[in-house]
Amino acid sequence: MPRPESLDLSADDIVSAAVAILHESGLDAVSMRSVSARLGVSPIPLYSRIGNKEALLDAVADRLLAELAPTAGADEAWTAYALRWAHELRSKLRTAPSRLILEGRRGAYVEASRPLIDGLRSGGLSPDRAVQACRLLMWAVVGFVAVEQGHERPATPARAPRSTLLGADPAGVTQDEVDALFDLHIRILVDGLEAGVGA
Amino acid sequence: MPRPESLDLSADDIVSAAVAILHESGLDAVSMRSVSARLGVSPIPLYSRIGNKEALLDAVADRLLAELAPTAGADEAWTAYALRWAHELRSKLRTAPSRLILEGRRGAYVEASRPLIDGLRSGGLSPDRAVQACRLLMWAVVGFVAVEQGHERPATPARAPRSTLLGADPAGVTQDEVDALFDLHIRILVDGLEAGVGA
DNA sequence: ACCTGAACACCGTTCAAGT
DNA sequence: ACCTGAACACCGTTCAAGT
Repeated sequence: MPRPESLDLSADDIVSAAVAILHESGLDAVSMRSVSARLGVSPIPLYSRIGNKEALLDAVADRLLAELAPTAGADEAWTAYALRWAHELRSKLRTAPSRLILEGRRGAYVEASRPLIDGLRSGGLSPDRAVQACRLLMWAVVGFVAVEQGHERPATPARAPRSTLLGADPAGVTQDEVDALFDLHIRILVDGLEAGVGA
Repeated sequence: MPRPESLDLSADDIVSAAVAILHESGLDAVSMRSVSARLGVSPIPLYSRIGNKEALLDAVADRLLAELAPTAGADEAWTAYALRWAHELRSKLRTAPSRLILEGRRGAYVEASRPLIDGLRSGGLSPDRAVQACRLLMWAVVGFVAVEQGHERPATPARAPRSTLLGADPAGVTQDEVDALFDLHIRILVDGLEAGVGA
């Protein structure tokens, strides 16, 4: 039987294959060739359906960062909701490599901002103040996760001459300390916003 | 005349060539081949003197991130010094690409932490509290700069189907707003630390 | 011992050719 | 129209060969 005249291959299928390779072998293993090979086609269909590698990674990031943020409870104080929003956002972001969460993820972040801005306004903050508070928390969470993920890489294994800087850096930081640091960071920001700093 | 039996080429020369290419053409243009070509040698000497590409980028980052932080003035309040430390750290970090500031830069950051920890202890904070405050500020500044730099990339120029998410994301954020956001972020953190949140 | 040319196994991307 | 094989111009890394 002759094969169909056009491939039954959607952009979503391509993104799914890329995500599968990402989870199995890491971001460095995601290439136009590896994704097309997993789909059993040549690289050309990826270029016609997705564009190029940058667009593929954008689409992968959008997939991973869908439904980032929780919505506010009916009778939840805005401060409690802001804390919950930040912690949930962090745990979702941690599932994606830091290179994907940093570069041009505006669409996903605008979407994640909306429920927080709504919650802050319902809590009594002015529109301008709600946008300011949301930006502050968003940048804090995304930045924290980026540092946290860059931190996970152990010291260089190559035979480079590293300056050891005397007894400093005693094995870095434990996961518990990182969690406590995040909690403290967000709590100070929410407390400060509640106290009206910068208003 | 016969050429010398061994190249007069130090690891520092290699890092300098890589930094020059980085500044002229960006991080993507820094390759083992481009650096060796600029030096007029084959790639082999880079491997024998530096190790591999990861070690080269580590060395480039260490060069760019030297002397990150200012020291405290004699009669400077610890809160004023902390604000100054954060702003100066940010402006130094912004000279390096975000991929270089995030991955495994512990040596440079430990060094930048030392004057702040000293300043905080001189200001009356306990040793544990000074370390906690320093970590908090360091993670906040590095994370902020990472987000700030990822933010600079405009939307994907490829012909990908982007979901535009109705009127959201009105041209992003201006540089003045980013500067104000950083200042607010750090001020809230220092205020919170002064008030004893989490102590 | 330490270099170079050449090679290996990859990339992203595009072209001419097929159906 | 839309695919494939092959190619182009790159990578990081290593090998055999030269001096």
